[in-house]
Amino acid sequence: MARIKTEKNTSRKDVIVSKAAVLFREKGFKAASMRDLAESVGVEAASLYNHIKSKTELLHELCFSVANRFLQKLDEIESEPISAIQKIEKILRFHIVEMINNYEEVYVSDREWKHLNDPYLSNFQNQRRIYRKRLAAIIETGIKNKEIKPIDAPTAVLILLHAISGIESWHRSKQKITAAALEENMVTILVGGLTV
Amino acid sequence: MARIKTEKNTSRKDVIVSKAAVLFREKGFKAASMRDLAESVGVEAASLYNHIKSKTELLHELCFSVANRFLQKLDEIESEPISAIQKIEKILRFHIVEMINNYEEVYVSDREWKHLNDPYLSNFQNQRRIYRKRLAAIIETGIKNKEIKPIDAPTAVLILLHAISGIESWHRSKQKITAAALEENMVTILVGGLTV
DNA sequence: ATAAACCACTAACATACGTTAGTGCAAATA
DNA sequence: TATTTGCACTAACGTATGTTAGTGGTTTAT
Repeated sequence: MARIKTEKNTSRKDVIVSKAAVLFREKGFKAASMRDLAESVGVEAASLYNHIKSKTELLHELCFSVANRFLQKLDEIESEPISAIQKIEKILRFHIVEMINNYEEVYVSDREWKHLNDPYLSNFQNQRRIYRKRLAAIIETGIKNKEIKPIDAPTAVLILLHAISGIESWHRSKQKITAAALEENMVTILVGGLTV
Repeated sequence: MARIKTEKNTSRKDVIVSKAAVLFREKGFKAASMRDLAESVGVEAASLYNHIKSKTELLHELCFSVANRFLQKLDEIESEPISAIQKIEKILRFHIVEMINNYEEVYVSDREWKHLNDPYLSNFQNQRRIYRKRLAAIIETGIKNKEIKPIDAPTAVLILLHAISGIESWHRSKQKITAAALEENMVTILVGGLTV
């Protein structure tokens, strides 16, 4: 009857959520079973329910913790006294670094949120829509100030955000360039593409 | 006992595959059930098996028809006597137009190929890897010829390809710009980001 | 040391799934 | 018209799924 091993300051639930992230990324939310998860945690499937309410709760946990991190950072950057293009670059770098360091969670939040249930689903979609509008607003400002090319701001936002999720391929790649080089390359191309 | 309605030059299997694309995009491959599909086709689940071998066959069909279209186009463009950056732009435009017009299939091929089974899975992954290498090679050429910024070519490729899949958001968007405008915006940003 | 809280276990449940077998009508072919 | 083929149906299968109930040991708090 071996217990789930925890490290300092992490609950058993945290361990489960974190293993779930790996599994959900590998197989997708629907294809990852609670028995898979149990095995990866080192416990019987039923035992998981001493720590969590349901499979979907794991998805909530992942999606919203990621979303909140991004929202918080956006709040912070929005209020800084720097140019629009600098704000975009900062946000971009934050996304890139998050995607590199917290790969599993960020990826799952990005690709598997469809399987949330209401009211979480609508909630998440709203947050997402608003987040993108705020990014678009920054770009609009940059366009007005002639820092950024006169492009369709929402389109620019979706290019930025989706380009970042390409880091997934980098993670899987055999011959990786360094994380730092990846970041610089992405910024070069994307900020370069926006700048006037 | 109403039969599946077909249009000219389309088999009943084609109808099923096409409805499957819609469903697989909406819910994901695993979450879309054969009973869902049957309902959307207007028939009982078991009846589908008069036309197809298995659920995964539907995924093969979708993934490889899309992959083959892209491969064929790449063959064509590679052998044209134009500059590297022009080749990249042509390929980019082809991807964008495909994503706009054949949304369901292209999206499914892009996001759900994980659920293929071997040998199809390895096959698909190989094709994909090779395709990306060929794109990277074009970019390398462009860098040598000083048409393209000195960036990491594989990184550029993943940005391009993933940015395109952002068109998904455009499809769902309420207030869409036109398809043509979308294409121009994307080309402006992405080709602009690469060009020296 | 004793009580309380924690937690992993076994067993089982209801449901949903992909798929097969077998039947009979309707359409295509001769 | 007669015959073959195509195709949708009902019924059912085995399996995998998320989850609950109930038990008993182990750790934690008093």
